[in-house]
Amino acid sequence: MTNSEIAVVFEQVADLLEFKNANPFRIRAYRNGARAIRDLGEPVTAILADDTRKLTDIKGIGKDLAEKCAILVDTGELPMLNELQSEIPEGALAMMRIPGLGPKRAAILFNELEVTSLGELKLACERGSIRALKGFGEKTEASILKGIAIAASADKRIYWQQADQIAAQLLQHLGDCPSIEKMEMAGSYRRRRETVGDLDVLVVSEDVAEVMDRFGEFPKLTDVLARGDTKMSIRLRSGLQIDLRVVPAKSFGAALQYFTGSKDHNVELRGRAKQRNLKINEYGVFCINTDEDEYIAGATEEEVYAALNLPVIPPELREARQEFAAADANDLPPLIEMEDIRGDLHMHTNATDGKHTLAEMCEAAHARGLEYIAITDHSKRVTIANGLEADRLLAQWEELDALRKSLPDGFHAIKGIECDILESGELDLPDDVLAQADWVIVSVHFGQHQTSEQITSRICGALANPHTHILAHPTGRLINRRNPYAVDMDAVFAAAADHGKMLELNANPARLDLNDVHLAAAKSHGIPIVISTDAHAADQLDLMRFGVMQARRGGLTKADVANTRSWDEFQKLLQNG
DNA sequence: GCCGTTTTCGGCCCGACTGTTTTCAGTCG
Repeated sequence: MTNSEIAVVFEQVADLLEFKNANPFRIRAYRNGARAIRDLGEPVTAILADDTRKLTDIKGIGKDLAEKCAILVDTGELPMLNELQSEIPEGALAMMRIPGLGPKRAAILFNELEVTSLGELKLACERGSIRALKGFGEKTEASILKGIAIAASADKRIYWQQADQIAAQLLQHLGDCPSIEKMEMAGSYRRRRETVGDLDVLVVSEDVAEVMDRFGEFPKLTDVLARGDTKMSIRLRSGLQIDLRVVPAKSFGAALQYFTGSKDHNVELRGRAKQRNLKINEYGVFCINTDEDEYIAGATEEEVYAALNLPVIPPELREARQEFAAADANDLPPLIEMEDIRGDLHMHTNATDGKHTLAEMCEAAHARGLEYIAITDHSKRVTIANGLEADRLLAQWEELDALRKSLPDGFHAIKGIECDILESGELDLPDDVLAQADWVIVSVHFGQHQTSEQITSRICGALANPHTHILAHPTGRLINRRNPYAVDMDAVFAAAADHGKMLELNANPARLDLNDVHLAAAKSHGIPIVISTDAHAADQLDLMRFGVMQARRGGLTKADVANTRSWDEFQKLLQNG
């Protein structure tokens, strides 16, 4: 059983306990446990197999959750979860995904009206039987009816890239308000999470009404969900919710910190404040006095963190993982920046499924300030992309040799290939051909549904090939569309480290493969990461920034990423590999 | 259910908004 499978079980337990109105801190303990396991960076099974180590050494895992991990690993299931699931039908849980319906009122609907699915709930609303319940009314009934459609399509988090486009439009729209002194996006968008569930925008203005009126005129809006003195929420036609907060200037940093989250990061931060007899809220940091709390910081995030003797923790790291320990040890990583990138080592041309020619890709890369690129078209197995046979590949390299003479000084294009790892585990091109390449990417496109054993041994075998430099899109996942292969990533990290191979961080916003947790794990193994666009057209070379953001979330520095090297250093890296 | 530089028991972040109430519970982030 993998870490993420264990984490899912703990999340399910938490959801069900929440529905049962259990002790909220017990529920939180399960959620924290799930997060701790998911973010662990090494398999729970490995710790269990090692007599010298204990699961209870993991923060958030106590005696009970450690036992439950062991049961899950041994038997593949958890009796406690089975029991809870027999009490509470899946459809009842679905009610909690309706905005405005939490565990308390969902339980009332389940117990009083015996509603066990969203369909039955819809009927109950239409019959008007909800409004008769104590604590419910006509408005609640109407809002539930409206929310059922939202719940049915819940969990639709959008790509960061899509959120970025909406954020830009929103900032421009609000920018017309003369009273706005400061404005910034917060939330998971600011933390650069790979997907975003909603947007948060923070504003300093003396004229709250003006800002809220303008916010209510956002062209994509369909509903105003709430409007108070400082907070307003809207929903867009796409279903995306946007929250606006208007705060005084002296609270801007505190509010920015607060609304950037993550929630778990803030819980940790507030706990620390409490130990110092301080209190943090979105208005500032306060010293708790008997008569009146005294404001001591809040205009900037620097002030807020400094009040707790902490440096500003980059938003990308605010996930309650290692960032506080690193900050305490004065060891926060200097995260990689877009300006650090010097090369792009995965791209396609019109020889296979790319749009542009070799020359056009070189020109576009040079225009973007890159110093070196690798041309890496598909190998023959990818017939749908017109993958290259050995002779066509050799011909492409000849063409590249000729083109090199006309390339600008200081710009280098190397001979690469994205060679398929066949279902059998063989590579798609013979070793004598791969031996002539400057840069060999291996990757999986077929047989993605093989068993964990099959696909893991297949990928690790490809990493063992002496001609291989790097594994591309290592898990194969497409965000919101396709699950990762059943590959055992811990085995992949071990193989890459053993054979001195690199791993790709594919920068495509739909892939972002490796994810942040995998990147941190790869870093801990000392495996060089290469951030690549996998561009299939010249303008897709611009996707690099999404990969850099993901790398930052993984805690990577310039030194952890191979394509930040100068051309000379990169060549040395290749020779040593 | 977890955790420990006041603690092995008694805490566990904190405030805004809505709807249904007549002073507050539930939900959300």
